[in-house]
Amino acid sequence: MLELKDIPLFSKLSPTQLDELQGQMHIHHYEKDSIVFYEGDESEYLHILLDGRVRLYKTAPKGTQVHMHNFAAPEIIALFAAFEQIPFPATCEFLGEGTVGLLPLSKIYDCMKNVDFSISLVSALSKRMKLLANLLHKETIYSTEAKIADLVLNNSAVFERLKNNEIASILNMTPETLSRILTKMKKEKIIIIKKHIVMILNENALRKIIETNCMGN
Amino acid sequence: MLELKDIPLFSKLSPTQLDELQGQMHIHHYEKDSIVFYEGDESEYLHILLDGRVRLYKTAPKGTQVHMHNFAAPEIIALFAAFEQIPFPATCEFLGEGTVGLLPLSKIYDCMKNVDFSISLVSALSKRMKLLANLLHKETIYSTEAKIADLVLNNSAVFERLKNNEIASILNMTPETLSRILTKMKKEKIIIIKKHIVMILNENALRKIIETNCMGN
DNA sequence: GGGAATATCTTTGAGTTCCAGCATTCACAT
DNA sequence: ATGTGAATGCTGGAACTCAAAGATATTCCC
Repeated sequence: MLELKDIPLFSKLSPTQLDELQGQMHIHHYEKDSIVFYEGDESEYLHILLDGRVRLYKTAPKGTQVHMHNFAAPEIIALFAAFEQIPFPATCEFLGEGTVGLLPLSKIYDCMKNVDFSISLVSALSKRMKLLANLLHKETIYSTEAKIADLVLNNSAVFERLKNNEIASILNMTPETLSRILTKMKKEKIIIIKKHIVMILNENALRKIIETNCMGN
Repeated sequence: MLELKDIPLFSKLSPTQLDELQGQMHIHHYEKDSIVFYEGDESEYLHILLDGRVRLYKTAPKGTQVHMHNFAAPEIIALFAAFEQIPFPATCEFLGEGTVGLLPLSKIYDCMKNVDFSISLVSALSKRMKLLANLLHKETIYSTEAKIADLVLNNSAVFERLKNNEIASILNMTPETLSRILTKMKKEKIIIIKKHIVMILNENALRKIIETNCMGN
């Protein structure tokens, strides 16, 4: 299993600081599908994903889930929520089994006296912000068609790994909508799907869909 | 007009560092409604709002604007976009007239060797992230009714300052929708509006709208 | 291992909902 | 008197829901 020194954020700390931190860290093991924290929970600890993969999502009033991110170890979870001392904006659920390390926030504040640590922190926060800004863009600007075009263009490999209904939930749409649009794209000869492998026939059409938010006609 | 030392992010720097930075800063004056940068632009400079108020918004393919934030001086604009060296995720437009200081990014990197500066930076980034997370929540989870309930509950004073169509654009909905929902709330005796002043008659109903995303019936 | 039985996905159709768009009328303030 | 903002009815589009059928996987049993 991973240790603190394997995590980029902490890699710049001295061995003594690392030992001290490692000693303060509580390790929790989680089974598949278990919840690390719920949206709205508060915590005095920084959650560090040491092993496994988690999914972060919001829950809408009617119970539908709005997918935000998947994270794989090693990763800091809910970084800014910890710093702002606000309730978690999303629920964190394990996809398989895995482990989380809990580090008291007060210890982190101590580390910030170390310049290199602070700089890593700035970089980590700013990366996370990029993720969030990206998500916001997709959810507020993109139509369902544009979301799918974007996925096909930038990450067509997921169609090999995941079932369509899993992809739909990551894109925050229903499997029906995904299916309808994929068949439409196939009909328009923009893509071909064979044995779960997506081949792009007309890349420009995909870019145009992203730009205009809709397909030709 | 404000100087660098008046800006929280820079307040911890030494007078000599401040002088050096101030010397490197280009000052730009902008008229009302002028654009500081467009969504998609790139820049080697950190934009610092020294005077006036700006509005940040995304533009959807059909030309509709998605309002993100209003900022008043002093404030750093597009903080994380600068750090991640990515195109601006939104357009920045002045609401009145004002001034912006441009600071070369390379100079900022130098400052990060100063621990106090780095810590301020972490705090600034994390605050901005909170704003963004909030916006994401409103845009992905809230219905139009919930957005309005939230505004009435947490910032009913805006109804005195702004016209309804301005409020609608901040909430990313049409004035018609805002009008319809406000009259519905008045009919249900949840609020009363007199002379642009909103009075809350039934706070619990508002909370329930936010929780359930819809009004009683 | 082959093939039936079963479960799980995917596709397709029809209907619904939410909210934007347009047009008109109404209200109010210059 | 005139222009701007607000209210309201109607229409339309995007994406969701529900339901049912079709296609794939998976399991089980001989």
